Amino acid sequence: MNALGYALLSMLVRKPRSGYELKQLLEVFWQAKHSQIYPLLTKLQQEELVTSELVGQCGKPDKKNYAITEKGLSVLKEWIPHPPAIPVSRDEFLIKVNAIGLTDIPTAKALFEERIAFVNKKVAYREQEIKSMEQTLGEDVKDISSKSFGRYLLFHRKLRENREEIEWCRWALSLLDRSR
Amino acid sequence: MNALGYALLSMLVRKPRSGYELKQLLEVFWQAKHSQIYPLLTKLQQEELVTSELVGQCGKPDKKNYAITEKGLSVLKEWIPHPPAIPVSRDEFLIKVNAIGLTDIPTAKALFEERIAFVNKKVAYREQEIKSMEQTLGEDVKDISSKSFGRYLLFHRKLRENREEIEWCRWALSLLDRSR
DNA sequence: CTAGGCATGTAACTCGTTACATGATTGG
DNA sequence: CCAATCATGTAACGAGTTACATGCCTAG
Repeated sequence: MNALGYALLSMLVRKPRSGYELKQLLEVFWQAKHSQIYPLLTKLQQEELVTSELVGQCGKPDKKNYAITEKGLSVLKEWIPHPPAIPVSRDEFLIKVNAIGLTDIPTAKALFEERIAFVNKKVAYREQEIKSMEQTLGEDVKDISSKSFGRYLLFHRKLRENREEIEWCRWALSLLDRSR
Repeated sequence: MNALGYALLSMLVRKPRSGYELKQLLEVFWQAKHSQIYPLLTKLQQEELVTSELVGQCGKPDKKNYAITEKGLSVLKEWIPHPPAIPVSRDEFLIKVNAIGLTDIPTAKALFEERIAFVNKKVAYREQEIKSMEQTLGEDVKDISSKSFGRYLLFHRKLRENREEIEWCRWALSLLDRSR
């Protein structure tokens, strides 16, 4: 079992989902293409960690809904207390920042401004998700017994991270304004 | 050319480095094992983006110092203004957070506390790096014309990110304390 | 005396991305 | 009419990790 496998299982705890849905929902904490997700789900099914059910839809293509099994649940439960692997983040933008001295100030500023725009979109989406969780679940979402507690924590994590990045971009822009 | 290649080039702008050194210095914005770095440096040399020089040392093994060429510099310069790829971050800890509802409160708390300890080490290292840059370069480090400006921005970025994560962990812990 | 740092390299493998492949429906 | 969304899959490739391989020096 690899990390993506556990990520998929963790998404299925709350309720059954299709591969397509899983891809979207995963975005906040693990990025994967459908070409990686679909074969993995088949493999998880072979290992009896999930079951699948074909669901016909009207006006949309059929989909396969996956549900976590008892075995899947216990495998996931067992995995949680183990010390997690060191996180990796790979961000081309930061390579460009490292080499920022090679460009002129307008190019450098444009880089940061585009980044702010990019992260702002994420902020808006996170805020909306958090709001909708709070509206449907109320104060319960802040309790570990809530099925959405983990996801709620995650969205807060990412929202804070994104806001923090924007502040840093603005600080960098202010240094660029004072440069040379 | 892939992103790691640009990352290596960006590190060589300030001064020549060995593969071993590059691995350490890269840590702040791109993680790679030596088994990926050494062959890539050979490839970069074949493409004449870097040159290498064997340096004998006393009390230590010999090393290969790589320097960026004019061609390497122009390739890197040309790359900077292009829109960067979407950042990816993969963090097993966040998968565990997503599935946190499956564990008991003590296990959950231990997970966050270990994370705080892990990130605290990073914070200490970042702070020390920033301090040493400020001491050796003074206010100049805050100007784009400084050779360390990019790296200085980077360390601030990561320090802020790390501090932010610790705050979030504490908030999560406070919710766990109030739970059930 | 042994664990860890310095220093470089290759081979085998897994993980992740891009491209190929199909097809219906909806909104602009 | 064209682009996007929904929906699933495979094949080929590139990126990244683990393991294999070597060897000297230093500090506890």
